[in-house]
Amino acid sequence: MFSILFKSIDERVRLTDEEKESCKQFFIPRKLRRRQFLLQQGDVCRVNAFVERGLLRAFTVDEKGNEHIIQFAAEGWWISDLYSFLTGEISDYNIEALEDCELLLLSPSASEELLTAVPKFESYQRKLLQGAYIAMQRRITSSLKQTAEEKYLKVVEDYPHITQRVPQHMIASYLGITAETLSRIRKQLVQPDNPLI
Amino acid sequence: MFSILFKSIDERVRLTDEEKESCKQFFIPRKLRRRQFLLQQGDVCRVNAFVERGLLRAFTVDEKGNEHIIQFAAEGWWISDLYSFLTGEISDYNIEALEDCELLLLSPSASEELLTAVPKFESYQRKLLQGAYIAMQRRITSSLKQTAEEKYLKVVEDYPHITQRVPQHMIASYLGITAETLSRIRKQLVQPDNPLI
DNA sequence: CGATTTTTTGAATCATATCAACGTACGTGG
DNA sequence: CCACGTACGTTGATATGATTCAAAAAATCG
Repeated sequence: MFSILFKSIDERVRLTDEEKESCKQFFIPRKLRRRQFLLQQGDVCRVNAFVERGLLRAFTVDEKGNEHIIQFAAEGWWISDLYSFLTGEISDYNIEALEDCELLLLSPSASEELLTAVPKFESYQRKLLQGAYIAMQRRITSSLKQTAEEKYLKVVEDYPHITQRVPQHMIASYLGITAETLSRIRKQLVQPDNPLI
Repeated sequence: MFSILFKSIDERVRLTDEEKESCKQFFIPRKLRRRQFLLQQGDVCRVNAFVERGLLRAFTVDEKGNEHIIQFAAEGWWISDLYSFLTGEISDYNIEALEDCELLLLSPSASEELLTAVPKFESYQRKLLQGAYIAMQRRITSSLKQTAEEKYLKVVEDYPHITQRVPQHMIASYLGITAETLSRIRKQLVQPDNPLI
């Protein structure tokens, strides 16, 4: 159950076996079936989730009823609404399982206690956040300077393990374009003899 | 010279006066005149900069020669290309002073040594990154679900101290729209009797 | 297999970009 | 302190890329 988490940790900090053992008690294992929600818009986000198995999406619904996908999270990723999790304010986001999932959950209090019990976990978190921050910055850069077609090709190249597991209209939502537009972009790409897509 | 930095630290962690003193030696003070560059696209980002005074922008230039502003940084903010800073890869970003600046610079090695000398600095960094990550997430959400007009109103509301100090076309660039479009949006907003703008 | 979800296609519409011109403000050197 | 050059903002006309809405085709699920 903890194998992917320990792999994620090992890639960033050195924990002794005892430290790893004492980590375990702070996490609550949780299974989620496809289409179940971990968080609903309007609720407070009470968990920070690590994905051991499966795939989830975080999205928000605007006044017109359109969904906008903020993040996907597959094995080895964390997902939550960090703002709501840290402040206790209600969340604007939904988190839904796109596949059956096995998660490791951290409550706000467990999160704090874990940092006290295993100080090196702070370093792990800092490095995680650095990576996440860099990824976000790139996404913003991409949204500012790239065309829809370039953004699509980039996301397929950068996250093949996600794009292959997710319906096309969700990739469109992630890119900030409509499903119809993405369909037409792909048509263009396939026509000029492009077996890669 | 360190007053804004210590204020930033105090808001997030408790450092003793000795710890604060030992922090100082790792930073290199640096003044930058308006229009000077801290980083140029194609170079490696060798510093992480804290702004004691002044205002900077991070931007990237696309093939067509258009500038896209990724970030502004005023007093109390950090600015760098974290990816290039951490990996030593060349950067896609420029960092330019929009006003005369006083900065406190951290090199990659000083950054590591500081974490060893003052372990609580890791907690400060983690909390900084949490805040930055949340801000980025909101910007992405806003770019996905809001109209250009809504994005403009939000940035004016959220960052009045930035938007008041920066030419309008740079706000447009930050929002991912053209200067002409922003000009027309503002015209619309002012017409219907809106003294706020 | 039927039901549901997903993708594709077409036509009309809309928001924003582009290009070009002009007006304004700004600050810098003579 | 004025004049000039540069940067900034506005406006109009036109072009373009993406959206919307509707419907049909294709794929997937239970």
